[in-house]
Amino acid sequence: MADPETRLDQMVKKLKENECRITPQRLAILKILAFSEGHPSIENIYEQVKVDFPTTSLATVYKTLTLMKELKEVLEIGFADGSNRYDGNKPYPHPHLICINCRKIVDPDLTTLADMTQQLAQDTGFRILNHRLDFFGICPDCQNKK
Amino acid sequence: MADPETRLDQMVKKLKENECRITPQRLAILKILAFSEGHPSIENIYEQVKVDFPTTSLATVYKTLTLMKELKEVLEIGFADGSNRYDGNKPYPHPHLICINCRKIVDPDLTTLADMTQQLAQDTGFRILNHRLDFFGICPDCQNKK
DNA sequence: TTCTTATATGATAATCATTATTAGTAAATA
DNA sequence: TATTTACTAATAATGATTATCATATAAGAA
Repeated sequence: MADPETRLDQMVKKLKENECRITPQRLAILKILAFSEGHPSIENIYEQVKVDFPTTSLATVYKTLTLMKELKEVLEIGFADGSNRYDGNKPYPHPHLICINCRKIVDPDLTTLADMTQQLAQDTGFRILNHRLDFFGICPDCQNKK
Repeated sequence: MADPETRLDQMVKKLKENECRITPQRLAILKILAFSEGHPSIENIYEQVKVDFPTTSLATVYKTLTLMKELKEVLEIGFADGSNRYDGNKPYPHPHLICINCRKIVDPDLTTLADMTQQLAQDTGFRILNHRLDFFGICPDCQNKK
């Protein structure tokens, strides 16, 4: 994982390049994204922003995340049940390992995935632009708790 | 792909085993699922049912699909934007190849996925129960249309 | 520093897919 | 064919996300 400060600078730079203003609320949200180890939800980010900016609206959080998503600086991990999560540290497609018990999300190493994608493109003629790979299971911590 | 008639029988049998009634609406929905080549949406299924049963309610379609999902006879491919699709032919996790232009969904062969899953379980200690693998791109048809 | 103005915010209303409710209907069994 | 009770149809409710718009403010210019 990149250094959070560096990551924050990258995101701020991207905003400036696109002539977007650096507001206190935006900066606070970017900080949360850059410094978060996990994969926070909208609600989670909202709660954290409100510590420093209690009047922040939920709509602002949605709008900022949508903006960063468009600028390819945040990866949205959307689930069908609406429990979306966000990753501001690795804003490119990568596999996830998700514990269905404690909701923890881990980023595993899967070097063979690139080979698999290339093979698939060759076999099917598709031009592959993106992917989404999630494994669901029980993490070691939760297995031990039983 | 299995023979649609056989697949239909399997699903009807599963309903009977679980003491669920075989109503005309349910049978119609099961037929659509068994005979569909693609991966129909809720709306798509709803439109098809209404050809034979014009008074069918959308809620009935939702309830039948939820039921079949619980009985593990239908796979729900849910997307964050709400554009869910259903697969009654291969109701177990498998990779998808999705055209972002025409929305076509293809089931590719990826034999290495099983190896990958096992490797991952070994490396991380997770007990992996399920997975979801989607590749997004442009299908050969859409590439040629340009 | 102050001014200017387009952009961002906050509060709330609107949207829309899905779920819950409920009175009435009909499948299954004897 | 009668009885039981799960199922259906119609509609209301829900809840996450998006749109609206008056107000506030970031950032460049004077």
